[in-house]
This record gives sequence, C-alpha cells and structure tokens, in this order.
Amino acid sequence: MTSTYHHGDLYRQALEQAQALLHEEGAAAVTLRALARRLQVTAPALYRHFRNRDSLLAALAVHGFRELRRQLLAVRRDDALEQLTGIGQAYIAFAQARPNLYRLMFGGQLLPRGAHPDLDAAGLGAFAVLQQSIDDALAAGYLNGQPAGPLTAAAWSLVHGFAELTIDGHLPDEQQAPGLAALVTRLLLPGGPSSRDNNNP
Amino acid sequence: MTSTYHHGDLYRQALEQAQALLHEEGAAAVTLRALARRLQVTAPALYRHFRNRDSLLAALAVHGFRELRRQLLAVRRDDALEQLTGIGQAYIAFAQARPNLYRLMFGGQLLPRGAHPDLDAAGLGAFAVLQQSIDDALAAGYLNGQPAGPLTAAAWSLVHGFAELTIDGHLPDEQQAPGLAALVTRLLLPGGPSSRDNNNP
DNA sequence: GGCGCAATGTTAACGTCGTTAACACAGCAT
DNA sequence: ATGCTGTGTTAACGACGTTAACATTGCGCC
Repeated sequence: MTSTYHHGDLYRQALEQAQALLHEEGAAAVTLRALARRLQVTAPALYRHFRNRDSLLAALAVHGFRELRRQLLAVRRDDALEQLTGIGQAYIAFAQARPNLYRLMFGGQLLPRGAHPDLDAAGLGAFAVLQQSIDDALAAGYLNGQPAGPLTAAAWSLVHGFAELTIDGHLPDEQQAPGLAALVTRLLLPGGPSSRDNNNP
Repeated sequence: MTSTYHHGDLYRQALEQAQALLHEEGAAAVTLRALARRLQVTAPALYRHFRNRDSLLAALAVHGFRELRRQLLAVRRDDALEQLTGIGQAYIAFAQARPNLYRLMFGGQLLPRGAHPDLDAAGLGAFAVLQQSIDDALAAGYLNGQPAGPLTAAAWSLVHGFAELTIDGHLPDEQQAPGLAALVTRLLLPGGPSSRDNNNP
C-alpha cells in the first residue's frame, strides 16, 4: 500500500482525466475533488501541480488550442481558396467534436484576459493559421484584394459563430445538415457558393 | 421591524438586483446567497420565487432575449439592405453593452436545450427579427436570391461570432475599431463593403 | 550505506455555496 | 375570531475550493 504513495505521474494523468471529465460532463463537472476521486488521490494533492482550479481549466484550454492548431495545420489543399475553406470546415469540425472543450476555450469564463500568458499564446497560435491562409488566398488573387484585417475578423467570426450556434443548438434543425458547414464557409466569398467550380485540385 | 416581514415585491427586485450582479461581476457571481444579501433577505426566501439557481439564470436570459428583440425591432430603415445591416450592428452593440448577459444567453451553460421552454421561445423571438429582415432583403431583390436558410445561418453566425470574439478580447486590438462592426456586417453581401453607396436613407 | 532535503502525498479544518425541512408570521376570506 | 395560503426565517446537510500542518518517499551526496 505504501508502494504508491508517490503517484509519480500525476500531472499527466490529471490532465488526461480532466479532459475526459470535461468532454463527458462539461466544465462545471471538472472539480478538483471529482478529479482527485478519479485519480485515487486526495484533493489537496492536485495543488502540487496546479495553482488552483482556474489554472487547471486554463491548462485544458491551452491543450485545446494547441490541438486545434494541429488540426488546422493538417489541412493541405493545393488551391489557396480550397485551403481557406478547408480550414474553416476543420475549425467547425473541431468545435463540434469537442463541444465542452470548445466552450471552455471561448466561453469567456476564463479570467481577465492576460492572466494566463500560455493561454493567450496558444490562442494566437491557432488564430495565426487562419490568418495565414487568408493572406495566402489574398496573395493568390482571391477575395477581391479586400483588406486583410477585416477579412480575417469576418472569417473567424463566421466560423466561430457557426460553431457555437450549432453546438448549443440555437440554429433550427433544418439548418443543421452536415454539408451546411461547407456552404456557409463559402458564403463569405464574393459571388456566393456557386461562384465557379473550384472543387477539384 | 415586523412591518416588512413580507417583502411584498421580492420577485421583481430579485430580478433587478440579479441583473445588476450579472452585469457587474458576471454569471459566476450571481449566487443565491449574494443576491439574498443585497435584498436584505435570507437565501431560502428566494426559493419562493425561483425553483433553483438555474431557473434564476434562465429568467435573466429570458429577459435578455426579450430586450435584444426589442432593440432589434427598434431598428427602422427604409431600404431593406440598410435594415439588415442596421440590425446586425444593433445586435453587436447589444452584446458589447452587456457582455455578461450576452455570455449567459449564449454561453451554453444553461441547461439541456428544451429544459426551459420560456427561454427557447424568447431566443426564437429574437432570432425571428433577424430572419424577417433577411426575408425582406431577399424579397427586395438583394442578396442574389440565395437560399434563405443558409443565408440566415451565415448572418447570425457572423454577428454572433463577432460579438463574442470582441467581448472576450480574442480579436487583435487593431481590429477593434468601432466602425469595424459595420464593415464586417457588410462583408457578407455580394461585392464587398464598397458595393454601391447605399449609406443615406 | 546512511543522511538530509526536496518533492509529493495525506489529514484536518475553514468558509462559501445550493438546497431542503421545519417553523413563524402576515393578510385575507369566511 | 378562525383558519388557510403566501411568504419569510432558522437550522442543517453535503459538495466544493482552499490552506496549514504533517507524513512519506526518493534522490543526491558524503
């Protein structure tokens, strides 16, 4: 019984179980005591690895942003416009696959912005991928050469808003069709969804 | 001292103070005990008027949706397109003026959808205004006659996403300029922000 | 090989919260 | 006057975040 007094690996396992808890039951269920129970450990033990509950949640969000960045970077299409829409769809797919994590990342329950520098950095890291793909699309002559700043804000707003509205069930059912994500993403582009057929690379 | 044993007006005052608490310190601070303290009343007294804390928060959200609807309905422009963009800007202005309320309304912390029928109804009531203005714009020949469903989803996603990203400080500072809201709203329209000059009614 | 220190875990305790049960007072209808 | 219904209070329970004090382990160092 004394052989496992030192857990040895608690930080990593705590993060894993916290992710599971978050995914299964939402942020409100990510409680230090519940997490401790899962890990067969007493609650104060967790304070050796996380300053407090907010730090734990922030750590989860950081991992979320890094994973989101990874998934956005995994999108690779030849055409710059295809790349942009592909990233938009990957973004939405991420949010829909992990709604509770996504809400934690963007729900605004976390702290006065700037309290967790890691978190801000991770967020910017994910944002940068989207930004880059817009720059690329502009450089390739797409998007009518509109100013990059507002374009980026609009594109991010669109995918973020769509992601949130769907995972919270705010959009009427008829509009939940899977393919709609693609359609909406393309609506941003001049000429609408049926512009020309740039479907095949 | 016994003259005020019955508060007489507690439901209304509780809602008012809860709104103040929400606006000033966020949803997490809207606690039954804190609210009771503000009202010079014991906590269990509130259970005569709200089934539990979630019901109180839901009531706040319901009022929020009704107020949002009112503000959207107050927008009146002659041109259907101006009307649509005006509504978008009013929507964003609402969120920015009451960030904590807006987060409560859309943060997804409330309930399995359908648990509070009032809330769903109030949400649809606000949504309907946006929906209507899009239908009107289509009827007036704008928006290239694109299908109304996806258009509405896209428009709502755009304003919702922009509202959330700005109130949470996720957009880089340079893009926070006040006038950007208008610009972004117009980006959805075919031809981009400088289509023609439909600025003056 | 033993020693000591730092890391990591436990126990006990405090204050806050949501919530409920039991009770107390007020006002109104009869 | 009486009693019922609405509304408020008191007391208590369990869960939570957090801290202080203490216990155990493992590793570097002699």
